[in-house]
Amino acid sequence: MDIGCLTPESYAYPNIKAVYSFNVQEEDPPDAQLMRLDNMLLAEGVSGPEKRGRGGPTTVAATSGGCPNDNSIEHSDYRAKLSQIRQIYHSELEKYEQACSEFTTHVMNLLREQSRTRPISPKEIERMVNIIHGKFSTIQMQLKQSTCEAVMILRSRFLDARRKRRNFSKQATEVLNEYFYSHLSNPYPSEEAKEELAKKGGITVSQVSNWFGNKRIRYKKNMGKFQEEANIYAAKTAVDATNVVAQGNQANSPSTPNSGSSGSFKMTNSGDSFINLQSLTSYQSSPVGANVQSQMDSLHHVIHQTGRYDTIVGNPLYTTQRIDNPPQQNLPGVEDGKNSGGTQEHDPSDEKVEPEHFSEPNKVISPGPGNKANVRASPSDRVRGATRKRSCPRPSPKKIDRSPSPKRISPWRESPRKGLTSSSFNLSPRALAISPQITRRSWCRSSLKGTNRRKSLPPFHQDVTELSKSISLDFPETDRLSMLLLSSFQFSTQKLQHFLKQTDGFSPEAFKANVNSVSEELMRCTERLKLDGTLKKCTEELKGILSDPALNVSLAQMKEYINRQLEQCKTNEVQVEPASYLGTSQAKVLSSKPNYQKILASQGEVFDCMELVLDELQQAVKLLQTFIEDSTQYLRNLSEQLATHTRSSPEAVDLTTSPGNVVADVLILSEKTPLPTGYLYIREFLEPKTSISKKKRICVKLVPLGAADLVVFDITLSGKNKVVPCYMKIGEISSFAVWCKKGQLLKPKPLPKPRNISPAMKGLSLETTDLDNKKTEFSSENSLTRVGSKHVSMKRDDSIYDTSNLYGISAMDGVPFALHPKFESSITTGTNAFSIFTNLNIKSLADIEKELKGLRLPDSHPASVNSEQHRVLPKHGVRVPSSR
DNA sequence: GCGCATGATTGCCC
DNA sequence: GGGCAATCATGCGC
Repeated sequence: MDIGCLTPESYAYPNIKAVYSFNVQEEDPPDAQLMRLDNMLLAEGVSGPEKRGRGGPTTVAATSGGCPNDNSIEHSDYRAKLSQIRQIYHSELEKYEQACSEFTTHVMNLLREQSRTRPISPKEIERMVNIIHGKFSTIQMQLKQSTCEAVMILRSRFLDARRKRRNFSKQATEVLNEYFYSHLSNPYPSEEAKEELAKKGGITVSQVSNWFGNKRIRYKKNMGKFQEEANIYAAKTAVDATNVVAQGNQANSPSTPNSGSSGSFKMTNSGDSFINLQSLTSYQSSPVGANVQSQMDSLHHVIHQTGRYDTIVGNPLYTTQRIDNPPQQNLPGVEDGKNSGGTQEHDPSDEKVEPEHFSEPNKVISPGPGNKANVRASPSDRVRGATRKRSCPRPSPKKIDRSPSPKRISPWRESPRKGLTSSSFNLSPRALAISPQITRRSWCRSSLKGTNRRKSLPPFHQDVTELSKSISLDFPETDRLSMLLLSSFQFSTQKLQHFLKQTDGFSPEAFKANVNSVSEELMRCTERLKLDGTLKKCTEELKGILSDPALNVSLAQMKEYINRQLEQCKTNEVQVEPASYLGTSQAKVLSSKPNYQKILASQGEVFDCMELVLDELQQAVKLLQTFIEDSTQYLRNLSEQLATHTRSSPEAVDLTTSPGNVVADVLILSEKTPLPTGYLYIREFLEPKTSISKKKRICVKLVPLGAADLVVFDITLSGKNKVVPCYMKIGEISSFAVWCKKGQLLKPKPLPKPRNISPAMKGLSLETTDLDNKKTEFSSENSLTRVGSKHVSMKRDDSIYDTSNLYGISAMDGVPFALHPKFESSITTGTNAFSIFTNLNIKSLADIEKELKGLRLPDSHPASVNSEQHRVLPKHGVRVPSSR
């Protein structure tokens, strides 16, 4: 957007600045503020040449400001409104200029007049003119500011609809992806890098930030999806970097700004290089560092993509959890011989061995027993990596010591600038344990969590081991540091060469020359760092960490652990691996694992016993299942027995054929117990193979329904030791307990005899019944009041609102009422039901009309009963107002 | 129209 | 204030 051409401040605080500028404008004209407003008006197309949408001159101009992807508003309304604003702005501006000119002329004339009476110096005139112009420029700025605000409002209305977006251009995506994949270990561009990317991609810095935020998350969530893309960019970056190195070498000027895509970024944050150039402050912006950084990142990725470093989590062979050690003694990395850091600061989420630990090609692999020097590194060595971390803080100092969030442990969260720690410097086991690279790999592995993929053994990196071995511990630490820088660089170049060999057009000679050149430059740089004390400072800072009591405790624990392991190895006479094999991380992993074969051999008898126990348990389970099935069957039979009882013995009762009887009691009797009086056995339905004892039987006492107070509502079975709530135990049969639930029988209350309601009363009822519905057409002869069929029940009916039938409307329509009891009683007596209405003559409207006709016509006839439109009328009739 | 990709926004954490 | 994670909403290919 064109907005990006202005600083956010100019948008956020225009008024404040305007007020400020107004107060101080005479002393310090707010040129900056004015410039911002001018820029904005220009960018918005209000001032300068009119904007003509995408590709227009103004848009192009805006592109250089980092906001070409403005997605120019092509809305016609917007353009129209903007045009209006533009016209008003120019009109007002013209007025102001004219007024300024006139006022200046006027003042000049006044001064000229005054010059006749007093001396006026040219300086005074100039000062007056300046004051006038200043005042008018303030007004002008206010106009510009108002215009800007109007444009902003307009934009917000038309453009800033949330989430309105367009996809970035291919170029922008390319640039961003190149940076991302070339900084995969630390995809956190600095502000400068963001600006550079924004400029290259033709997007805003905030868009770059958004893009990286999204990319990091999405890459992390679904690495598999990005593998191919990552490979492409990694290879591209590596090739570009090589070309850049070659060009730089040809020009014999390492400081020549790079051209090309990824290699052209100034790696001010080139922290994720294997070679920790970040701490080499004088080298930060060096293209050499950028190139190395780029190559290393590419290498990182390519090697990582080989699949050899996939997680081995899930494979017990590689777990750090030793079965014979408590967790607190499980020092990550000790067993694999590399990550032997014993601090307590490692991320809990990384409790398991990070298989990618092995994947660090640049990592100084702590050898096994064959190289105790590194395993038992000096305390200063151990903390060196940690100090390196301190010496290479992230740009945001407040984040340096950020402890990992227990909620969100991001692979990069800890790493953005900590990733600057060179793996080659990681002499410290502690540094290895909390290496950002490791953290990143831990993050990478997160995408594989939950899978049971078998992972390959980590690769050997004997070369880098040799490199690190070649550096004697007897050297001063500063020397070792510089040597490690060089050695790691050499190792990296070897790896890079190996990778580049697979690419087309690769020249080993040119590459070697480039490497030599860069190597020499690196040597000079390290010498400088050594001389100016930077390296010494690093080691001194390390010593300060030694005072950390927690670290000392951890180191002591680690030492103790290692010693114990070594002693254990000796006592157990573990077969020593060939020396050539021992020097590898793989050998270390294997040698650090328990001897499972031996464990199995010694525990053979126990395992045999366990097998027997398991067999027994299986048998028991089978028996239990059989028992459950039998029990279920028994219950089913009992239920059927109660339901469909057929007499099998003279005293057996058929409950179903005892209508009107209820079970008053249930007993369980043994065969020897005589059946109590009034009790009957219930029939059993035993399967032929049923093994349930017949020594006990259930008998019930049946009583007539009316004679029973306490009856059995339910009967149920349970285990002998179980208690069934709300039930009474009546005995046990076999392994069951029989429970019954008794309760008071609620005798039905005598219902009041339904009153005989006459149809007429039914018709007056407010309730609707089926009867009512059926009697919608009861005849007028049965009608007590000759109520019309449509209003027979006096129920509120929708028909009363039927204006098409005005005859159906009366004052009482829809008004519910009930007949007074005295009438009801009279009615219900039935003897003289109609007597109280004898003085009423109910006439229909038709009758009335006929009567009226009869008044006019001689052939009038008596009122007849008409089922249509009846009305309750007095004896002499009441004329119902009719609309007719 | 649907599903996926992707840029932008928001709330939270540190 | 940067980053993360979730989410929204649009773009785009099928």
